[in-house]
Amino acid sequence: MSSPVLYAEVIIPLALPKNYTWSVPEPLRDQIKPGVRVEVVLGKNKKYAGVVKRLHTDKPEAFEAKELLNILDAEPVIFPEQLKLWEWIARYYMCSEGEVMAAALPAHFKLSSETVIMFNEEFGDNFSTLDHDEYLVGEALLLKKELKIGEVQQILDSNRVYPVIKRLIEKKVCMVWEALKETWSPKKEIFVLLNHKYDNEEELSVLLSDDKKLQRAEKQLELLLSYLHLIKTQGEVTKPELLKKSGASDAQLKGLVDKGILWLEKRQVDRLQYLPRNIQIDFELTPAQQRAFDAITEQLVSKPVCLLHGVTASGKTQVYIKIIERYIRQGKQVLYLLPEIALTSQVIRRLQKHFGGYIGIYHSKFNQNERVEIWNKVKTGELKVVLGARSSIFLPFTDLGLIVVDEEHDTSYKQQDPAPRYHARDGAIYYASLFHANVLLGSATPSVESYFNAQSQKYGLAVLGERFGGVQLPAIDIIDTKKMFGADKNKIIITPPLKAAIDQSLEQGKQVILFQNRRGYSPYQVCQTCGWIPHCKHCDVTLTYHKNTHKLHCHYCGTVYPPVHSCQACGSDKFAQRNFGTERIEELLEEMFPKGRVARMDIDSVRGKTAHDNLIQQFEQGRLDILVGTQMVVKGLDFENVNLVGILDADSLLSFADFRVNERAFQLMEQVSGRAGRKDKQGKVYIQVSNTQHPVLYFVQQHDYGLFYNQEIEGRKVFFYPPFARLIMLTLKHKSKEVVAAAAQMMAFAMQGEYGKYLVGPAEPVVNRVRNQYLMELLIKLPKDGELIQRCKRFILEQVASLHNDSRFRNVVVIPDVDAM
DNA sequence: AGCACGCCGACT
DNA sequence: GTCGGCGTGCTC
Repeated sequence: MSSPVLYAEVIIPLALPKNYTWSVPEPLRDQIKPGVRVEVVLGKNKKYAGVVKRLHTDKPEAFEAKELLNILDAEPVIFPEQLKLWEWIARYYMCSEGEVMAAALPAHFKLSSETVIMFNEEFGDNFSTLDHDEYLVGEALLLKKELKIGEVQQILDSNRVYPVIKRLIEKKVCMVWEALKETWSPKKEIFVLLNHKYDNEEELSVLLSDDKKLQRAEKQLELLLSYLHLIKTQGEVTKPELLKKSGASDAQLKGLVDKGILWLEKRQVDRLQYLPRNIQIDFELTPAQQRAFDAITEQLVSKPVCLLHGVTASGKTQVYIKIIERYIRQGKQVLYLLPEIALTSQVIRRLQKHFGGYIGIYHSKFNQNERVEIWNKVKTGELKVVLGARSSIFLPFTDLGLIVVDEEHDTSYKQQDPAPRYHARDGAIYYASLFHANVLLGSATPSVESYFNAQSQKYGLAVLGERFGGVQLPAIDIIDTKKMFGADKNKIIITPPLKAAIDQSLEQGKQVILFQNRRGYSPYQVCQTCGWIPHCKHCDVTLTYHKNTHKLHCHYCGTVYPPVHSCQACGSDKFAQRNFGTERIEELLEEMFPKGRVARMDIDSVRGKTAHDNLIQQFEQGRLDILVGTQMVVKGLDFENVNLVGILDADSLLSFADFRVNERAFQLMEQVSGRAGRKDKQGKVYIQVSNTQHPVLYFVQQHDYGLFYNQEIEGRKVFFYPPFARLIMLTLKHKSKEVVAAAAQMMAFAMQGEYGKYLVGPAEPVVNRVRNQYLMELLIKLPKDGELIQRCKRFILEQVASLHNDSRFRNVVVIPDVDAM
């Protein structure tokens, strides 16, 4: 009697609507467990490495399960908590577990399949029917039995090998095979060791003075002496290091190895340099910080999540460090989340100073090898603290005690473009709950949602209302740009009061930060005769002129166009430049302040891997006087010498048509202001704006978050927005405007009935065409009823499926975005 | 996401 | 006449 067939539900890193099932071959049964990777064939001969989610013996009815090929790991690479997190994200954010897997795993765990061609032995060695190229490949196959595509390219000295391979297959000389390749291998280094014989002082001195071995080999003796020196000073010596420091050649080293004096040994090493493992906390909290610390500690006893509301420059990081210390001393692991852009060497150095080798860094600028190493060290528990961006919630923690979400309000915690469109803060709260771990959210300008949760006692709340060193929050002056009307244009960009303040700061040797939420030179050029504005061919947006490239750029799809000299509508050659971006301001500043050293910080100026960090360092070291930038200058930077901040065009922040405008504008202005005046003196902020009566300006001027929140929460309640409602935004995409509009209508129609009252739209978004695809949006505002929300999500997925059953709408892409921001 | 199958234009 | 363009349907 044979035991029932075992089946494995496997997650494949693809956007499949559900997981697929393979049967487990008899011999592999006792080795397979949930969380290991397996090799499976999907389709004709495409292979994937998938992760086993579940094992069961229920024979699938609807299809014939294939056998899986292999088990790739002896032990699970994914823990049950991670599988639960993936499942939660997939369900909550309406995507597949495969999409979550693709985002969660470092690329090296996602094996790729590699095409190999194999010789068909039955063909024999009669190659008379083959042409020249076929013959060359046939000969190589006869010898090696199998070839990779790359090898075939070498043999033929050509990239166009597929036709040849195709003919060889037709002639039955070979067949194609897909093999999986593991792309990660631990880095190995060659270490140089001294023969143990010479550990003995006596033997060694004989060797050095009168052994025949080294007579007439002066260079080798020199090399040996430098080796002995190095080993004494640093304990271990690698081959490249030795050769570099001694200036010796490979041959000289080989000489010593051949004589049995030195040995070479290949060893696996860690790619990252680790600091000594110790915790060093050498500061005391201020009384205000200590009160916040105590409040957090107390709150976290009864509540899993606590919000720390600490004004800018109040020293929140110090509080985090003390809290983190507590958890590590209990042997727990801690995850410290930061927005990607704020993860600068400034922050990293600070944390490393206190936690040394216990800390690991995880973010997108790290290469895949480094990520695998961090992954493995988190898994073994060797790393106690991980400082990471959004995706580090996917790391395999074993004993997680705390997650800190710094700058909790930051919208970059929500992944935008490819699915999973998850919010790392909310994912972190769920992940932590699986470990009964705590979450500490921190911000100077908390998101309305989190503050609401704190107010309604769902989260604990701790307040740090005092700036470090008792420095006052900056004084804010609002400059009415309407009054500058008629003055020359440059005076509207930098108004006279702001110019005077900059001059004064420069004279005092202080630094200045200017914020402008637009990059490029001038957002658009307008024909002065007819009002025509150049647009992108693929998107419904105006083009931005960039002076350094001397081109027009589309900020949506990245297409670059030559500048226009004549109007395509009326032929006029007179263009006016409207508005201004960071690039233009940088130029203007250089003119206005010839003595000031100016730099610009936006995605155009800091494209490279280290450019952003370098710029921050230069500014930090006082080698720059004025920094002008977009959002980037806002995020978590501490510059002690800045005493003036200018917000050049606050209207652009206050005029978005979106329920979060006020929240974003308040956060941005308050955060930018926070860059002014640290250390010992109060700073100054100038806000240039024409809509001077906007209430948000008043809240910022008073630095009163509470006032802002009270007004904002009323509006949210009245208009039924988060935190009172849950939003699901459906975006439909198609290359035809008519088709996408009809599809949106059909979706909206289907939503009538139970969900009709929650539906807004369908509507064209402000930018209704991107990359040649027309867009339509449906917004669903659901009450906070878990069951209703689940039901509605399922309903939406069903409706998308039935939309795709209609041949007209087969190519309409529907993107659900849950908790859209 | 691939990739194979299938139906209409420019070429050895 | 063929090679090849990319539309669309399926993968346990």
